[in-house]
Amino acid sequence: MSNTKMTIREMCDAFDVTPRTLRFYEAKELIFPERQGQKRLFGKRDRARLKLILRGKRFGFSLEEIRQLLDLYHMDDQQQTQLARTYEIARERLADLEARRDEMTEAIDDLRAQLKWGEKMIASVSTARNAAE
Amino acid sequence: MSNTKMTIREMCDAFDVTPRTLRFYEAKELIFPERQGQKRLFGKRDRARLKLILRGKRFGFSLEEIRQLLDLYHMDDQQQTQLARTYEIARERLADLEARRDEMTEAIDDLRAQLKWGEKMIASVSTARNAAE
DNA sequence: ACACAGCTTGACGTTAACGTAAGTTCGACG
DNA sequence: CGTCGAACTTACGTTAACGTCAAGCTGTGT
Repeated sequence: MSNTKMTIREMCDAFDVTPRTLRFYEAKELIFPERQGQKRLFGKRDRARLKLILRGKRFGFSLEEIRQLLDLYHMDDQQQTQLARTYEIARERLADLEARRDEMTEAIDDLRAQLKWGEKMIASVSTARNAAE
Repeated sequence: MSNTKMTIREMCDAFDVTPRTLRFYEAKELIFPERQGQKRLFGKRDRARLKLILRGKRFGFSLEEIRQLLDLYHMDDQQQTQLARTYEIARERLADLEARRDEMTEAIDDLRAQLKWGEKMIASVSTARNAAE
């Protein structure tokens, strides 16, 4: 299914990014493709991480912030000593996200109100031709 | 009330930005402070716009995108000829915002699920000491 | 008159997130 | 064996969004 390793080009086509971007993310240790000789091979884990990276970018996070978040999603079993601490951080991040979403909802409501005003303007312009107060 | 014009420093203190940032935004035509002689004076409109700018930044919009959005909020009465077109654009932007918010909600749910998994791990680690499958 | 605090305008520096170009390497194919 | 295309490395270029520093104006207190 989605078990097959993908080449860099397949990745680019699938996620609509450039090779440069994938190599850059690897250099920044956001993804860890295997090597078959010279070439990179991207597995399931890398695809999952890339998906999260692109999502994070749409939310306005920096790559460094995204790297932190990725570490929360992909904890390897070594780090269980710091699990509690990690959990703390994750809770904070979650709070951040929720705050942002609420603020975004507010912005949406604002814009929506603005649009209603716009509707009235359009109506008044198309019927008569007076300025509103 | 909030009718008084503010100096650049008052603005900086109020919004936690640097003078450089405000001048930069003016240069990019995001805000339009008056001049009293040499100095800038920021009125109610500029404060409203700055608030939207900072909000937009938290959402991950570029300053150029934000400028477009600001034009939707602050339509001066000249542009009513293009009102319908503006309205179109605003609807698209609104759809963007809603899509982003929904995606963010999804991300929140994901992270929350991850945290529940984390809780279990903490519990199992604190009581016994076996690796989960 | 003088100092000085605060604002101004350049102008150059910096960081993040890639783009782009130049040259190398490697497996497949005629 | 030659070469062709795809992926690789190295390295310099670019854009956005400011930071920082120098040098000059301006009002205000002493």
